[in-house]
Amino acid sequence: MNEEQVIEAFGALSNQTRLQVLRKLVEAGPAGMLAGDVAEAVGASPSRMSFHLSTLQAAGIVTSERQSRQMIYRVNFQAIGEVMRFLLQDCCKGNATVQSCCGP
Amino acid sequence: MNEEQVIEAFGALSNQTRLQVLRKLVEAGPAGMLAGDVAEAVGASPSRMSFHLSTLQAAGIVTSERQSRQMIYRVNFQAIGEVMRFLLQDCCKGNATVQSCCGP
DNA sequence: CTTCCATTTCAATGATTCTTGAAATATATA
DNA sequence: TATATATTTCAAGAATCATTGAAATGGAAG
Repeated sequence: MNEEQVIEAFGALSNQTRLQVLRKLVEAGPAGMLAGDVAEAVGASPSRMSFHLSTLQAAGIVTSERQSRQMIYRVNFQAIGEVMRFLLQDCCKGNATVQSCCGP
Repeated sequence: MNEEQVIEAFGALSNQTRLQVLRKLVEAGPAGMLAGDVAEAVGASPSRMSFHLSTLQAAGIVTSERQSRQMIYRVNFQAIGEVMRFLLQDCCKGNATVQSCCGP
């Protein structure tokens, strides 16, 4: 993951609605959630949810799959891990204080 | 660190100039850097640098201290760690794939 | 083929953010 | 006090992002 992608990911994460979406998708686990269900869970209109889900997907933070006429969205933990790795390693040179946040 | 602060931090990190600044301050270490030196290192005008440094400071990612008529900026690794902890624990419920990014 | 349903796209609007250069502030020195 | 230096603040404009509701798309079922 390069700097440009990481910047896009940070931008995607810097929004309350999208952070709510992320949490819902984390709760949902590997099964994912239908776009409409995410919208309902978060209290957003379909078009607004589509906008935010697209933003998250463009940043790689979620993936989508069509299931008949609905869309399943899932969190991409791998991508989130890569964003964190970039921040810790590339930006902070593996700083111990930063690293300890995920530590034992 | 609460959600609002984390969102502000993600916003602060989602900018190329500010990511450059962060890297320079990480390199500089505990001594920090003068605002003017950061501006020069990054190739930004004084007012533009002031804007970006203020944004980083408001988000808690850097600290500032006046030294006579200049300002010393330093990276706040603690805050960056808290942002990462929030993303890993609060958003991702400690997901192992995410956690492994900072792992051994 | 028509209709229905879920989602996305589009256009318009408002809100934020970024950049620029000039002016203001704070501090040091002559 | 006057002057120079470092930084911030301010105002204006450009660019990007967010919200809304209407229209379009993709797919399923009658």
